[in-house]
Amino acid sequence: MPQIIIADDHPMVRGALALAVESAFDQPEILECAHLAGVMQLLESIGAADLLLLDLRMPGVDGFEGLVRIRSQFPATPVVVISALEDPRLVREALALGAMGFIPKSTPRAEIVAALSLVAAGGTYRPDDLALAEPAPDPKGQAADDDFLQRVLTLTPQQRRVLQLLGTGKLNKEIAYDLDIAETTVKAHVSSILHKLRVYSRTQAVVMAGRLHLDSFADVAEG
Amino acid sequence: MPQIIIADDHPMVRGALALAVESAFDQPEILECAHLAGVMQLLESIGAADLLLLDLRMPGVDGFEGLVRIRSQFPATPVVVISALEDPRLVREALALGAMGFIPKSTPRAEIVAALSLVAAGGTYRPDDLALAEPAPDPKGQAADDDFLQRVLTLTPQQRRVLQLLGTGKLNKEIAYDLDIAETTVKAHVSSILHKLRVYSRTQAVVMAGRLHLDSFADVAEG
DNA sequence: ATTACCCTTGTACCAAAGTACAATTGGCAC
DNA sequence: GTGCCAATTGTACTTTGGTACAAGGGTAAT
Repeated sequence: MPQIIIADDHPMVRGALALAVESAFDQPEILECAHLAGVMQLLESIGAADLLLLDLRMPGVDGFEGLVRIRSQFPATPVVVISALEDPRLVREALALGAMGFIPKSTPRAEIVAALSLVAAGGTYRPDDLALAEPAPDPKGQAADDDFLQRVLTLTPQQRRVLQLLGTGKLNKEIAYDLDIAETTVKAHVSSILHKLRVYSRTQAVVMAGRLHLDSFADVAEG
Repeated sequence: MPQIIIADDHPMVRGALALAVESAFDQPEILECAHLAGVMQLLESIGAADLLLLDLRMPGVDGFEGLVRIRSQFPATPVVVISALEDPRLVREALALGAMGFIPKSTPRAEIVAALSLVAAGGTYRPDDLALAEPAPDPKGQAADDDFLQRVLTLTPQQRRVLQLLGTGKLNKEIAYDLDIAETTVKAHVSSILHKLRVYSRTQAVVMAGRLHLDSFADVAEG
């Protein structure tokens, strides 16, 4: 009996996802959470779930921090990110951070079911139209950013988690605590990250990386 | 005789707004601008206006940069943002950045008049349907942004320049060279900045400031 | 002229960041 | 198996970053 965790602060969304889960799995045990703390608690008690549907925006979490922490502490649990947004950069970012799938809330239920089955089978899912539309867009001054993105993609998963936490302004000591590793190790990762990204300080790394997914909080296009 | 500035690059919009202003105020002196530079010039010459209606999109400004610059240099002038869009996130962002109101261009004239009166009386206006939907999504994240902006506004001109360079990831040594001051002085400024912004590392300052989209607001200071 | 604030700089000290080198573990592939 | 690589940790070191304290010069307002 597969254990599936649905984490979203909106009850209606949880209900919709629960329906999809019941269609995709055979007699699933569905556990619901409205906030990150509950998810962590659940995972600690049951060790690992067979699937976790995680909303990006929840009380206590803004953005990818929750994903990073869960992937760090419970790497055995596959995570599918649920989000109201579907910016291609968000999708890439989520998958780069270890998510096994990215499902926009606007996705038709049938496709959600298919996506969950795919992930349960070990695959990774992303919206169809984004898979192809990915290399196309971005007209002008994105060349430098593109290079930078290529470098970010050379980072190992753990290094990406460290970079993510760097992006919140945390000290090495805090990162070590969050990822449950020694500060020495964090330093080793940071050093490696700086080399790979070709910058010479954590602040520069944060600035550069920030430009890549700046729009995750507010798309401020034309007014 | 209240001085009201209407800043919008579209003459027709300025005309419509002018009508609303004349209904909302008693014998207003209406000053019109089509671009940000004109607004800054006007404000410098008259010190502070009684109200500024500011379009988000104007020549030389894309997004909130104009709002931030004006709020930074002329905090005494209440600003109401005019926009063709009415994305709730845009509204929250604008108010978080110190706008006293947000009026979509689709708003009926009668309501525009009421909104302007409300702001003139010291209130803040936002579209009705958003007023109720607002407390739900991000109650504390926005408050934090608002507080942070207030703190940024307490920085001295030179400190803002330093913060600006911090935001590019430069070392103290590089900032010192750019501003032609001693590295010691840069350290003093950074220390003061960190205290005023209530963060404990340059990286955190950069992250926080970056969230406000304040990428360049220091270059006009002391102009 | 006294106050207040900004900008500047110095010294000294402590904490954090980053580098270099070496070593161990575990997984995965050939 | 052997080899490669991610991840971990340690020691030791240098460089930045940041604080605390003190102080001189400039400007503007009271």
